[in-house]
Amino acid sequence: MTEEKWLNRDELLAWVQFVAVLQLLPPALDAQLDRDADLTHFEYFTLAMLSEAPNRTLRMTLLAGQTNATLARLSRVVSNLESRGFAERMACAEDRRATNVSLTDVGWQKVVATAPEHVNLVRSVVIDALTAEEIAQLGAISAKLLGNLDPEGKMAATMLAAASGDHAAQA
Amino acid sequence: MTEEKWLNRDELLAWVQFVAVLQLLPPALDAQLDRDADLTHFEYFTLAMLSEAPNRTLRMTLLAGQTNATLARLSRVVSNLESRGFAERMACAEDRRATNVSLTDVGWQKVVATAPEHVNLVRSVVIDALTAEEIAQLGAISAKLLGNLDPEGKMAATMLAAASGDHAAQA
DNA sequence: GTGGATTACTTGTAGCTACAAGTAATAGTA
DNA sequence: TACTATTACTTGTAGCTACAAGTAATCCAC
Repeated sequence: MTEEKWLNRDELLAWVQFVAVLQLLPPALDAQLDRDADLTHFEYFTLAMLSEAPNRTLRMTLLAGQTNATLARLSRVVSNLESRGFAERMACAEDRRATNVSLTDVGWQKVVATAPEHVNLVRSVVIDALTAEEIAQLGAISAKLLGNLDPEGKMAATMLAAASGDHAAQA
Repeated sequence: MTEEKWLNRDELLAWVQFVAVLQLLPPALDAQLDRDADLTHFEYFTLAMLSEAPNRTLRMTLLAGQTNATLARLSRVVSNLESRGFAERMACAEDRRATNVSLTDVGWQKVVATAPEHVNLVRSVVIDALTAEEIAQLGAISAKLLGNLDPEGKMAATMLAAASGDHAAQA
């Protein structure tokens, strides 16, 4: 039943350190964005995904995949973004069950205004702390983990394709 | 002001994939523990840290450091654990401002009962998905990031020292 | 040894997330 | 063409976290 296969010393050390990163990094991202732009990281990421989408518009379900969120979570966040004028919902012509979300001009400006500072943080905390080789390793490791975390590849696949997007959607 | 230094293609790709892991892995840990043991990952980790401490007891501030939490957060979580009989607060003799938390016998049993399944999950999602080399890389990268996220080393230092602890505290 | 910082927590309040249940539209089947 | 199942969201409710403010004890100067 419970296979008694513990972690060895190296595995445990790596895991504990990784867990610390999992606990500390997201709050660090949230803190910077909240302070500088009154956005959570999830909100920022959502806006960024929209900014890259064709016509700056996506169906809720697709956007949920790209942001790794449940539809329930995304629904509330979009309502919030809508109330602040950054996004708007529109009925979907092809499928009347679906709703499209698009970035407003104000939302676009918000992303453009917010991205540089955020990229600076990502650089200073993550990218510039690592060598090019380590960045490649981190990407490869993350991709492997995503294989287990997101078996259907809802997120990974889309992102890999979109990785050559424009500047405003960076980070 | 805002140095316009964007992420290049490789950096962006690695970052986006890493962000996906940051978003998906913690919920996966929480889901398993909630299902199998009615614990959040943070609660489990807290109990595990206590189980390793000398005398299974720690001061709140120290425990907060080891779990990467604010005192405010830890305080509520400990209250919860206390109400479920897993931990108990005790006045600190040396410093009457401080409070010690210790694991009860029930709490110890809980950790012992919960650890195997949890380790299995960590193995199946993370450890077994990577080569030994990649695990070492992940540890090294995490350590570097922690240098920026936790400059005082409140967590990292303690953990490195404790990495040779006993089984029940694994993962 | 008195007064002002600092430390060690605790708690009020607001906001976010998760789970579960609910609604509406479409697809599939007989 | 009905009937069921599935898909695409939305929303009620509970619980967790963060920020800020509050309390109590200790430290540090003078």
